Amino acid sequence: MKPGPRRSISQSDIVDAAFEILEQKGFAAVSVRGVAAALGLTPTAMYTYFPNKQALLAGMVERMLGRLGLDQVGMATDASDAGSPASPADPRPRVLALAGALRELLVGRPGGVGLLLAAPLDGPNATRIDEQLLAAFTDAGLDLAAAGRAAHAVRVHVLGAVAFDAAEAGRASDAATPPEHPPAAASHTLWDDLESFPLSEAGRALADDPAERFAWGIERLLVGLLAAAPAPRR
Amino acid sequence: MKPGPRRSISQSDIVDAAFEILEQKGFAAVSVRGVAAALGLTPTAMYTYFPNKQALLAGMVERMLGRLGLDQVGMATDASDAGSPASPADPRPRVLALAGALRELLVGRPGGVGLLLAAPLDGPNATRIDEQLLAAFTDAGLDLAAAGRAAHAVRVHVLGAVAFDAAEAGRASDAATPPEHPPAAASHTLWDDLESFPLSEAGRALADDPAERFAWGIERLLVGLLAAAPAPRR
DNA sequence: ACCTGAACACCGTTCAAGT
DNA sequence: ACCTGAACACCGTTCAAGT
Repeated sequence: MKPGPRRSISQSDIVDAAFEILEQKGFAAVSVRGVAAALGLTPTAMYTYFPNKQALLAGMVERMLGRLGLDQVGMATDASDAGSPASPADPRPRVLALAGALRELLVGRPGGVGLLLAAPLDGPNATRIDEQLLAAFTDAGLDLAAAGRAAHAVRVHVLGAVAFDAAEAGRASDAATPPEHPPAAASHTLWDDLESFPLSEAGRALADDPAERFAWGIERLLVGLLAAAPAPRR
Repeated sequence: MKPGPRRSISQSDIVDAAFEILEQKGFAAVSVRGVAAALGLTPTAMYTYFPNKQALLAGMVERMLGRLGLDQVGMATDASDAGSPASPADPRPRVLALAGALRELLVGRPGGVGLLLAAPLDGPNATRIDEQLLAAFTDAGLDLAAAGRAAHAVRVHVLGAVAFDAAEAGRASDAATPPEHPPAAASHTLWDDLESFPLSEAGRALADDPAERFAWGIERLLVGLLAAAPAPRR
């Protein structure tokens, strides 16, 4: 009952097992060998299903992005179809909902950000999200070129914000570790006479929570993106 | 002439060697063992200088960020000191210069982005860049809380944009590889009847170059960040 | 203090072979 | 077609020992 030409599992089962490892041990622990072991397979059997680790990660990203947009954001798209037909629609609620949902998705799972950064974002689900962003901006009256740039700006902002939050969270969990060695790079900077950063230091006290500053930033970005564009300028 | 209590090299030498590997073979090739070998040391000797690989990477990030701000952007800071003393200054040129320089820094070196994402951004050089961003926004009339949020939005945007560009560049260089296996994730989506994305497809034709869309996005973001704030609102 | 050598517990991937 | 077993060329990190 060991070998034999039986397709004992599916690609989907492999992605399942990989997500279990991701959520329990983090992104760094997702390995071809580990996933194979979790399924009772040899590492080499994995290469029947995926050409390499990158493809596995791409499959995970697609699955993850598939969790988005079918519930919350899909309704927003319907509403715009049934709503005002000719007049330019305000894209802000749709974009805010989409960006917020994407952030939740990535911040919720432990290794979510690492996953997104590790694989290219060109699968069908990634493209679908793109399409929704583009639709929101073209519905608002932007031409396709401007909508493309605006959508990219939103993508970039969400990805960057989530990456930053994840880095900060990781730093906080490492905080118990004593330094023991000096900061390791103090020598090659103008760092002699206790250079101080008063604004940064004062600002640290009133840092607001990640979700709040994310919403604030996206809203500000949208203001900028829509400031010059809704009125056709040529 | 092999062992012996002689500090044959310095932390700085190690970071030098690591950068050489980074620039020639990319971020994935930067390993403790590889750097040690390049210096003629055993891997274990590295742990005399750095407690772990993370610390090495943090040292590299600090060195990298040290290349910034001392030339181009430092002048901008001086100009604001000597310029208009009481009236709120337009932060846009300063922020644009800083963001652009940071982007160049990260896009220029092959593994630059990977490096930035791998290590926490809390070293002195990272803090110095923060301080410059904060100063630009407080000089423009924002209170410290708003300036902090604005600076974070800029940070986030730059990081996200560069990460995206790097991912796209990596994808382009892999383009020669034939697929051979199916996209690996097609099964678990609503992907049956040739779902099409007309906007995304049409938009791909008129995508502009990364540096241009980056400048556009940052400028739009700044418009949004400054829209509600310069006039003291309470 | 600075370094070596051996070792531990891992990686991704390839290849020849079995059913 | 699907899988195993052995192997290649790597990882980060620890430990005991040398000078």
